[in-house]
Amino acid sequence: MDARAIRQSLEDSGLRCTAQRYAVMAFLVEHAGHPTAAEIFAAVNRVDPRSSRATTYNNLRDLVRAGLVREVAVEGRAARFDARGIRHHHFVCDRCGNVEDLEWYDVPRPASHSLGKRVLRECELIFRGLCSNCARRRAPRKAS
Amino acid sequence: MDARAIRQSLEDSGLRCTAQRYAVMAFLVEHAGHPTAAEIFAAVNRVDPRSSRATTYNNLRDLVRAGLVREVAVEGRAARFDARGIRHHHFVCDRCGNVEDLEWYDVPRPASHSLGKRVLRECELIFRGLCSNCARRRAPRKAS
DNA sequence: ATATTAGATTAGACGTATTCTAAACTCCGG
DNA sequence: CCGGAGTTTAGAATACGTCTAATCTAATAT
Repeated sequence: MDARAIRQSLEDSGLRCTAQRYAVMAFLVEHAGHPTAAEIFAAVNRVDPRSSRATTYNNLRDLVRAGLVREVAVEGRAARFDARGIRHHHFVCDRCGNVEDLEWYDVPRPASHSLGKRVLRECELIFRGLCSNCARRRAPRKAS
Repeated sequence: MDARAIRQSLEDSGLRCTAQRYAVMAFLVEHAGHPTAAEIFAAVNRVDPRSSRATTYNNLRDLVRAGLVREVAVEGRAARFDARGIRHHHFVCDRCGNVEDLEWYDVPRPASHSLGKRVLRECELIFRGLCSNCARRRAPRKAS
């Protein structure tokens, strides 16, 4: 996804392509490691020190609402974000909290009698366990 | 799950059966509506005003570690808890944040080449959309 | 029964992640 | 150029959860 495509996807979602919003989206497209809001803010702010924390949060919220970005809540830790590129599932490490991508495969939907009158938007499959780093030995509290 | 069974499951997990811990576990067994820690504390404290907030959090952490209770992280909201009774999946409402149970069915595991050296502990299937309450009309911010 | 002690509890301070506020700015159409 | 919707900003405020250090208690050993 190049600069033009990012700009286009923002406009398609009815969002103005401001410098700050573009920076957040571009960072997510380039960094698939599921950064936290704080990490995104730090990176964006390093390049353009005018940008603020609140704006980073605002833009992440807007991008998630627009469906361009996915938010992953992790128990007891800051949320992680990633640009919705290739479809994939998520693996969350019990120990260090890092989120990693796993190959995508189809998920069976629930039976409609089970769903009732609920309106289903998406099925999310999350795997939990130890990432390869933490599995090796009880190593880092926060992997690189 | 009756009083005796609760006491037993705590002891089996190497946890002392204190009044406060028992109360937390018993509340979760009786209230399958995925309460937040704050709701659990309020309920437990109403019955026995000696119990404290810190203890409720401590006990929830212990119960989750022991595998007796499941914690569900919800983006931007307080975590929800439920006693692991009958296996089930979870439906999270985009709008009010409530968590509901859906009938359980088998989830296909990822291919081992995709998993790599990670150690898989569990597969969690989460559905997202609107609960029947919120689907009806853009009604409550927080359902009963 | 009683003593022992690891484990549990407490109130309230603290910390971190996130949202709110209100003023200022920017972009664009009229 | 004017107006207004959408954005940005710094910092205050809030929500949620954790920590501390003193005190207490359940389960075991005596």
